[in-house]
Amino acid sequence: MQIPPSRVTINDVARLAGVSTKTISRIINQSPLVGEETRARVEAVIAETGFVPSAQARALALRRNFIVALVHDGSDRGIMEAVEAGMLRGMEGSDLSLVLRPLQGNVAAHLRAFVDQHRPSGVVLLPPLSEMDELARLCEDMDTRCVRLGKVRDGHGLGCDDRPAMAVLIAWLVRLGHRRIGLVGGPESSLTAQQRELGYLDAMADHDLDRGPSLIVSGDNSFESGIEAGRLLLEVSPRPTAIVACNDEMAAGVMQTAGRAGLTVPDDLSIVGFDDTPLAERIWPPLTSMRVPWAEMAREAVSIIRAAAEQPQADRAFTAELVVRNSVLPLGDQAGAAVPSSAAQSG
Amino acid sequence: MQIPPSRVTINDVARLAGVSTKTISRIINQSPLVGEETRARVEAVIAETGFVPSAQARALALRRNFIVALVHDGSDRGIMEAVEAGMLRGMEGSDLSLVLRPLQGNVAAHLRAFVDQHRPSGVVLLPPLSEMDELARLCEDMDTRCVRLGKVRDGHGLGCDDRPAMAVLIAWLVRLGHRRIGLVGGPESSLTAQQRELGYLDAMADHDLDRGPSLIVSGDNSFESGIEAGRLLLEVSPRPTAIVACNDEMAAGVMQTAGRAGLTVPDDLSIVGFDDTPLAERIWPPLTSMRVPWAEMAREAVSIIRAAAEQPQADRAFTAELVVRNSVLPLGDQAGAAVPSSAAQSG
DNA sequence: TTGTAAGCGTTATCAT
DNA sequence: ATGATAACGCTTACAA
Repeated sequence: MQIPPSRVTINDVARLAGVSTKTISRIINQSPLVGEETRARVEAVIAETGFVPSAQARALALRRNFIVALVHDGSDRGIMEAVEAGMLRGMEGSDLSLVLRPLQGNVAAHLRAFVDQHRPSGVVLLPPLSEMDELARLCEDMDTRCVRLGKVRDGHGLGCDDRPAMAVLIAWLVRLGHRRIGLVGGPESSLTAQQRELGYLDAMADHDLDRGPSLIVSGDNSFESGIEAGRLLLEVSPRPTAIVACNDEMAAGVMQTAGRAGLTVPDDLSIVGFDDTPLAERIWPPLTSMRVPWAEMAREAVSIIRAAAEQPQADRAFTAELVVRNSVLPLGDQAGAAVPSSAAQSG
Repeated sequence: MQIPPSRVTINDVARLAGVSTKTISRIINQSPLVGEETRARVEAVIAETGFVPSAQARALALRRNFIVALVHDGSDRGIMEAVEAGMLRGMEGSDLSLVLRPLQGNVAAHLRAFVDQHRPSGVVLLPPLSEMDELARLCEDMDTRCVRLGKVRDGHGLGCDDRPAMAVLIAWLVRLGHRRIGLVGGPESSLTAQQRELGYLDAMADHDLDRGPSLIVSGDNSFESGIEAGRLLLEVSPRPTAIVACNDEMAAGVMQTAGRAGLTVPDDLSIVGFDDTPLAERIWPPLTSMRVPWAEMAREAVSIIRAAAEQPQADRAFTAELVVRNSVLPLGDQAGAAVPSSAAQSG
């Protein structure tokens, strides 16, 4: 275990600039209580020496690390890319770093150990972990800021309008002439998935359509479960003309099943996803999907963590938005519905 | 900027166990120089108190943080998932954490600042950054272990047999009866991409086939560039019967273009990808692709970083492997080629 | 506006 | 096998 050589420290800079270390510290921390001249002189020295404050030393003194942890259980790979990107964007201009923390097994114990050891500046919880009040409480106890992504019971957390969004999506399909619409739900334990399923039920009821249990199959957000769900749904008689999945991965799975069964999408079967992950536009035909602004939500999560102010984490509402691509065929029952399946938006 | 309360420290444990702090330190660090009894007593106290050593304090004392940084430029999202997973697996059982570090602009300066500030235990460079000798040298200068993923000039780094692998892939297509084979190359500056292109040229030359410049289009590893490359390649006359892309994203782009042009894959056009990322099996038809063991390579990278031994980073060779799915049609020119396009392996 | 001194929680050195 | 003590590089009282 070699000990590497040390580099320019705050003391070197102080000596070279002829001031005290505290003054350097003030400058590092952007304190306004420093004279113009002094500041200029010090900054010159910093530039010359290439001094970079040690994150470890600061962390020790401040009792918190300059990291934000993205905590998830790996069950929904699709949204990770957007969340990572959003968090990274939110950390620009700060000295924060993004730590990836997948958790399995005894989730609470692992999270506690992690926070205990690393004292992150903040923790961002992804569904379904974000739905576990225990984890949020745990962070609070260790006074570590914690932001939960996705719908959460008591209004904490950054979520979007999953339920009405799904209802809007279904209503849109109905306007296009679809009557038999199948649903591939997420894990039954997931609140987000429940909301989306409720939205489906709302809209189907509104339009007085069959929403019997045979039209609803639950998956676990994985591609594989989408394949299986698709298989079940295609056996239903009469066959659904459209299948909506609670995330894009599962929608892709359904598409896979349709393909294997010799069905053409959207001619023989319309398929819609949810979240609008990168996968949606990469598959063929491009998948129509309900866009959930995961990146924006993640960005906001980091902002909350950065904000020193102890504002009680406003329940800011994000809005999902339909992205029409080529996986839905208008059946033309009601000509009013103008959006043609060819209204793809990719270049 | 509140200072959180402190928790159980090494001193508390020392006092409670009636030994010195150094002894606790020895136990934390698995030093063998501790008596049986003492160790037992101390471990009991640790368990009771729930003591967790502070990562910050250790980092300060050891002058290196318990983090490994995954450094990339975001240009090849496809392989990130596998690399992240592999690194995470490699870190299991250690107290290392994974930090995501996308770099843009003045890459060298940013990397230097990052390493200076965080003193990571190691850095893993992804292509094309891994091809920049400057970055590796930079890490060395700051004695930070650095592992480069992908083919690298002087034999450093963990790469796989891109060139022969691509040659094998092309030979396989030829055996299936394909004669006009287009290539979507990666960025021209990328060594990995160059290797793959050379493999293509090798095989085409071997079989005495047309490998004129019109059959080779360079992309930048993005889906969009695949779309564009596909457009160019489909205009070539006579049209290629097969198109090989240097990664799956671009292959998906080609598929997109084929779809828009009304071509059916694989009936009208065979398409093959490279890397075998999750995308490959999620699109329709499932994409035949050359599997590059990114996860295994990433896992090995972390092992190297963990290994205290200063072994000169063996140039361990990884092997790519053809994964046959449904995106290639045998033309039957030479009946000997037995692998039918229906030899998909997904369940 | 600036400086002094005492930590923060761990590890290495050198004793014993 | 174990312990006292001085780092490690920075921050916050509290002065001046």
